[in-house]
Amino acid sequence: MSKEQPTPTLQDVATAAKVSTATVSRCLNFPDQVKEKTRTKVLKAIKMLSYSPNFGARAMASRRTDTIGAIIPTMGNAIFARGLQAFQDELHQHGFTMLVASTSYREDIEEEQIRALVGRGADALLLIGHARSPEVYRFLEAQAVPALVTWAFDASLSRPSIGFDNQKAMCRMAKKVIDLGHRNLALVSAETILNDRAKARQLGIEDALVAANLCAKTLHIVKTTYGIEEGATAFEQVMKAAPQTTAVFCGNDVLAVGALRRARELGFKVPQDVSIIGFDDIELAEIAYPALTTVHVPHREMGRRAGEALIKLLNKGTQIEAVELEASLVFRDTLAPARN
Amino acid sequence: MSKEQPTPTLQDVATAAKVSTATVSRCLNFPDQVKEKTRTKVLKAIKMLSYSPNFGARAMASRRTDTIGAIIPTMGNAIFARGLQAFQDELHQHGFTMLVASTSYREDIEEEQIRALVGRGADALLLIGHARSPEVYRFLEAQAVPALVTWAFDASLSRPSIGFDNQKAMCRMAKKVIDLGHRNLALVSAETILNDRAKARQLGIEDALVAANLCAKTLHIVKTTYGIEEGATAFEQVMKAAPQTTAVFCGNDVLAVGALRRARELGFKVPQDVSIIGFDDIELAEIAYPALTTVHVPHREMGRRAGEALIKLLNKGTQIEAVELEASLVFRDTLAPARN
DNA sequence: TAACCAAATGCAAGAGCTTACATTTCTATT
DNA sequence: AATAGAAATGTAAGCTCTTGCATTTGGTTA
Repeated sequence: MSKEQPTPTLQDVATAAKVSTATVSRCLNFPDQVKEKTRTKVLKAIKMLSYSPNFGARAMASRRTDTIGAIIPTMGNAIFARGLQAFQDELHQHGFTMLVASTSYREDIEEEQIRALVGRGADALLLIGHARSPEVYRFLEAQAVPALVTWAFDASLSRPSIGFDNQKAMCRMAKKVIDLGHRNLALVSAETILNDRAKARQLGIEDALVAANLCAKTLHIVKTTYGIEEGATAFEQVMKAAPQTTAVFCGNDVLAVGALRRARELGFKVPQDVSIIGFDDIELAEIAYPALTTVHVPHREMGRRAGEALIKLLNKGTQIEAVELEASLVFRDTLAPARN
Repeated sequence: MSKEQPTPTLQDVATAAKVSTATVSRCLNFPDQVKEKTRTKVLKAIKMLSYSPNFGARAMASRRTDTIGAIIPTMGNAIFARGLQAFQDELHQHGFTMLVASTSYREDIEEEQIRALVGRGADALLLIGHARSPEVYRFLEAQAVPALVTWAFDASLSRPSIGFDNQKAMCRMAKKVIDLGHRNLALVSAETILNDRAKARQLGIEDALVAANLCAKTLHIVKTTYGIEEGATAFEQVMKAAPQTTAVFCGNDVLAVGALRRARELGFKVPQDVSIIGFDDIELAEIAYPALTTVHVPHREMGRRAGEALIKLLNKGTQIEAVELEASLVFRDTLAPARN
């Protein structure tokens, strides 16, 4: 900010309107505590000066910001977009502001962003998944900033979360796939170290395998980073290393769409030669050709509920209660009975 | 923020480390002005208390935030995602933080968000398109917050922008389409009142029509909001109202993908019966089937350059110079010569 | 050892706002 | 017309940092 022409302050407005700063402040925050005539006067001064309150000063003085931070792994694709939009809508409706930051799936950046948002006065935080160092949770506690985990649900944790059980959902899907006669399964997954959702999805498939009296170790796993191209490459690797594979699970729809494309390029008929299964049910899934069979995540519901819970907590101190939502299976055109 | 357990402040750290607040502050901001021994002591106290600086206070005292705000119409789809990611990367590399807000394409919300970000101390703003009330620009001026417009380029405006010429790009595409024998053109567009990009794209087609000695009025226009479903519905409307149409332009890829789907559902063969043309070249375009012919927007380049320019302005006062980037045409599978 | 200078640290004045409490101005009642 | 009590407004302290200037520390040089 250049200093040549200092930005107007509350004081300037007060002077211009010939009232005290307190009155101006009240005009802004509790309009009905101020007489109509005074208010008009003040509002005019505000407009005239193009005054805008300094958020930092306000936050400092009032000790609250009505701001909630959301930290997501990426904005680069649509995976979190819909849920976030719902979250934002809910907040906006109640006069809260959302601040978003993304981490590129990196732990160090996530920590940095958490600090940044807390420092910026976020009254609460929305986090994706449970997996992060205890130190982070300790920090949040020391700062007295409540955090809500979404996109995952784990009843065994004391920390409340609003989401769905990734493992259970994927397990259900895998059972269907096995029922269709598939025995040689593969999984294209994100790195599972810091991504508990990815990990849970993998475990889900293994559960289904075990439940069907098959060996969990038969699941051929290829790890990669997120991206359409990455999905394509991973698919190729899978089919090279394990040509007998008849069903390829993907950790998310983005990977799945990439796999789908490469399958076509390599001359595989989907789903006749090989089935491909996604996860998330984002727009891409429907648009892909053939349309992707995937696990539908209740993005909107999740975002909305998370917003609701956080607002209640902030406004009335109501403790957040964990909510498990249902992820449903969406059968479209990329899953068919195993060949031969 | 609950008050039971006050969050640690600079003062607390100073006391714990037995130094003055000034020293702690310098430890954080100018580490090499402080003796190593002292620094270690202070850092230990910081860690012990889980201290995190209060951003608002810092901003107030130092009069800069190293924060740049970006205001985009929507996060709900991928149109702005890639450009924004590039912008963010550039900022991050230089120690700046990006704050995002979305407006749902609504003028009132945009104004609100601009105020919110300015109030939050954004040192500068990234805006999409030129079209907004003069009052907003006046406000920005009064607050001494520089703003950079992207996603559009208009040499006739004094305000610098880094983007491409929507009109010219669309015109080039339309010329190609006309060259292929299409005479009955339609456009599915967003509302053009507050969306100068949409408006420019429409004008581009009309320019091409005129250049080919056709009447600009023959362009059949349907306006709708953004969304896949909306695109589908609009396509249906077009074909009902103007069945002789052989090429449907869409204001963006999201609409185009919707149109594409509905075309298939209605039994139109694309591109044999009708050609469909998008704009943006987001992931969707490539994934769609048939793959979408569209205008490629240099998202990444645009985001990166915008970041670069703003940082230079903030750090060295270098005035932003307008940059016109090239949008290129991407011919994939939804455009063919006109039928008959 | 005295004297000097740079480096390290401390002191204290703001930065722009909210809010508890004090004061003034109305309104209604007698 | 006097006055209680409510409503409106004002006063000033305090929120957490940064930073110009003052002071202290410690190493070098004569």
